[in-house]
Amino acid sequence: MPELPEVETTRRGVSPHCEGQRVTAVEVRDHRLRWPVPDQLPALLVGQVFQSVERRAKYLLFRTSAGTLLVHLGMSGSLRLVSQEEPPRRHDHIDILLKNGLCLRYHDPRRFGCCLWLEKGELHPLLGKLGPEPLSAGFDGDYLYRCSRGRKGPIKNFIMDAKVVVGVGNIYANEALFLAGIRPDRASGRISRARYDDLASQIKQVLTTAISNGGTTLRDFVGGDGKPGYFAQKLLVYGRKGEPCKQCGHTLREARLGQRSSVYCVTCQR
DNA sequence: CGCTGACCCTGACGGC
DNA sequence: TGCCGTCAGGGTCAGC
Repeated sequence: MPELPEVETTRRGVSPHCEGQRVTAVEVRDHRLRWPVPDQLPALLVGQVFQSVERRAKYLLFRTSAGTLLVHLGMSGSLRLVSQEEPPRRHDHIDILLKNGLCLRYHDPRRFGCCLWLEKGELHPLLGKLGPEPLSAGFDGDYLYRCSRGRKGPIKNFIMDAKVVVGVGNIYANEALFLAGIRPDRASGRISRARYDDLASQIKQVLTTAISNGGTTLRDFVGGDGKPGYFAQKLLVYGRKGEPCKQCGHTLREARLGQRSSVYCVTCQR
């Protein structure tokens, strides 16, 4: 489910209801996530006040004066606010009850996500080796160009590598490469500076658009179904294998790169 | 260090 | 209707 736009949408949705709120209770129904949910989590969290909800890459960071709750939604996770009376459904693994009567509920069928605690001042190894945020000023064509010199792997794997840049998932990697006219299997080390300028701005563009579309669901986030609005967005290549390219009409092809499906147009992407 | 492939887990979907 | 293989938007890790 979540690419960077949905994680950001989630952050914007839950943050106004969490900030300034004291945690009154924590219930962990299933601790078997990507890494086990710490047994001490309830004891550590109860009584703390969420000062802010931040995002780094696809991690959500709930700051308190004692430390930080670090949440990742994995592939199938979601976080939403429900009434404390609402009974949990299957795969609702964690409840964090707040003073305002709401419950922050973590749901994750595949359990690829995680929910961890960081002591104040502790830098988690997961956050240590991350590349720049794609929407930051430090991320641009020049950066990608310099990073890629000497590398032989496909450009698509390169831009999905969190050590290079965070938050570019499979959907938007496909879309950005189409918009920049670059074949996903081209060696990243052999792409020109000018094309990287275009690619960097297309990545920013596609993520920005998706975030603003995801924002349409914010209104009914509380008690809503949490379904991302950007699903409705017209994707140009992702999920369109065998269909005509919207730019030239050529049939879109699929290739597998790094275990993930890549859809592209042989005419528009070189 | 860079790159590849296996793996973590459940659910949805298409073919037979 | 039901069974089975395949695939899914995340990321880590071992091995070469």
